Amino acid sequence: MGKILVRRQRGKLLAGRIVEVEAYLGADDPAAHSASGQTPRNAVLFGPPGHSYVYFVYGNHFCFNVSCLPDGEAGGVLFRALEPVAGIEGMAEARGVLFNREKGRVDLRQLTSGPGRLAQAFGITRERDNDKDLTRTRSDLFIADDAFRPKCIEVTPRIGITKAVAHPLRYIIAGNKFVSKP
DNA sequence: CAACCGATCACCT
DNA sequence: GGTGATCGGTTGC
Repeated sequence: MGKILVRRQRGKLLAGRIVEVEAYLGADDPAAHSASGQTPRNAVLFGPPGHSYVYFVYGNHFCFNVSCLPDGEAGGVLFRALEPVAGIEGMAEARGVLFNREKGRVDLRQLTSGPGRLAQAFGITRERDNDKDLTRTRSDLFIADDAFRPKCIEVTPRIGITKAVAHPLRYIIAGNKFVSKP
């Protein structure tokens, strides 16, 4: 939380601060993709930590996760919202330039607030980005640290799931405008 | 090989 | 605040 997701593409830089995530555990978490054992789809979750796990949902969207826990132990964190930091223009283009109707300019909240949105804004697909080492800062997709530290983190139940609904595993930077919902 | 079911979003009211 | 679009991965026959 508070670190920066960075994408390098076509000589440009996209960057967004991580302001909302959800934790997904291993075999004990029925809402996690790893719950029913390892498959080709979810294999990254069982591998070493710090690797990207990208999957396709609802026939429309990609979701972006980072594997956690030691090699052999399943676990991951879903990125649910970013605060745009750099490359706004590139994100808007990838998202189809979403204007705020009243103000007549790009609505920043429409760029990266929501897991499907942030994946689209950063051009993240499973084919291109699954299983990348996100600690490699020479990569075209990685996580950076600019020493920003959130003052207060709030915890809530996870969104959009039907199993293990009650677990408090969604984390948001308190008061941040770019979280998908309070 | 067919059926089922989403870790969602956009658009409408 | 409600709802339709849309399709890959998994499971079960």
